[in-house]
Amino acid sequence: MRVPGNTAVHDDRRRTLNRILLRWYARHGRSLPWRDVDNPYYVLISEFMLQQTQVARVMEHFPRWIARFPTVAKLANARRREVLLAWSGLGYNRRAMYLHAAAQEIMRRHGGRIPDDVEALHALPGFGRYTAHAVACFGYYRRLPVVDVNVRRVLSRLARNMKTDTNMLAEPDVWDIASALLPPLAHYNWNQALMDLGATVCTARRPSCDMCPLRGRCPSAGRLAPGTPFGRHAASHGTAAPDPGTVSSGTTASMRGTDNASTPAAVRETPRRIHRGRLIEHLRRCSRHCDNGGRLCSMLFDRCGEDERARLLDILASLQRDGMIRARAHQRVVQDIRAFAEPLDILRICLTD
DNA sequence: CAAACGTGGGG
DNA sequence: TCCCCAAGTTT
Repeated sequence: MRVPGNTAVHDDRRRTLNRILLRWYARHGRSLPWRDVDNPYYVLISEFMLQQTQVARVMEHFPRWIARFPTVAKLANARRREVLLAWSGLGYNRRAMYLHAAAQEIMRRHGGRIPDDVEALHALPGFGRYTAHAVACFGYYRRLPVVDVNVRRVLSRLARNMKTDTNMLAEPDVWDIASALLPPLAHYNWNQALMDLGATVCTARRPSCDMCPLRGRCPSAGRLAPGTPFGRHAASHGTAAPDPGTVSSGTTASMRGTDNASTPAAVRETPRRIHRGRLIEHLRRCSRHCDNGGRLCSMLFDRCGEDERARLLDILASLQRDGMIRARAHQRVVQDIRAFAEPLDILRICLTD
C-alpha cells in the first residue's frame, strides 16, 4: 500500500464508503449547471469560478458567462477588458486574467480543444493540481482524484478522531487517500459526492453529523464540542496561511485603545487587495473604463496626502503588472508607475484593452 | 514557502 | 461589529 503514516486504505473499507456515499449522493446530491453536462468548457469555467468562491455565487454568474462567452474560441478572442467586465462580482480578478490567457493558450497550442490530460492542463495558467484534475475528471471522465478544501476536511475527519487532533491531514496524504478511495467506475460521482458532503453536511463550522451517511463510520462524528470550530487549520503541512480576511471598514481606526500605554492594539491596515478590488470595480463602471489618478486617489482614501499617493502608485503598479490596467501620461505609457513624479491628475488609468 | 489575491454571507 | 469561511494558484 502506501508508505506514509496510516494512509493505507483497505478494499473493504473503500467499498463500504463508496456504496454509502454514492447512495447518499444519488438522493441528496445537488443539481448544478456544470454537473453531468459532458462539456469540458463548462467544467473549465465552473472550476475557475469555484476557486475560493462559494457555489451559490458561482450559480449567479455561470449562466451569464456561458451566454457571453459560449466557447473557448469566443473567450480567447475577447478583449481582456471584456473578460474583466464579465468577471465583476466574482472576486480575485487575476483569475479572469489567467482564464483568458489559458483560453488563448488552448487555441494556440491545443488547436482549440481543451486538453484531457493532467500534464497539459496543469501547464496552463491558473491551473493548479486541483483544477487540472477536476477538468480531466469532470470534463473527460478521467479516473483521477480531486482534493479541495471539502475533500481534505471530509477525509481528515474520516481518518481520525478530530476531537483530540484538530489538525487536518497533510496535503500529500489526502491526495494518497483520495486516490486509494476512488471507486473503479463511479469516480466522477464519487468525487462530486465527496465535495457535496463537505459543502452541505460535513461543513467547517457546525457539521451536521446526525445527517451524515457516514456517521457510523466516522471517528469524528459527534465529537465536536458545541461552539468549538473543528478545524483551526493548525497546519501540519501545506495548510493555508492565516488571512486577515475582512478589513476594518472605512478608514482605518485611529490609534486608540492602548490599554496601558504598552499595547499598541495592532491596527490592521486595509489590505492592498481591497483597494485593488475597489479600483478595478470603479473602472468597470467608468465611462470608457478610464479615470485619472487624482480621482482614483480620492475615491480610495478620504484624503490624498503623500502616504496615500504612494499607496495608490503601489496599487496601480501591482495592477499593471497583473495586466489589468494601463497607465499613461502625456499620451505615453508610464512604465514604472511607482516612480511617477508628476501630479496624479496627469495620470490616465484605463482597464487594459 | 509564506504572503498575496476579492467579495459576500453567516455566526 | 468582527471574524471565519469559501470547488486554489502564484510568486
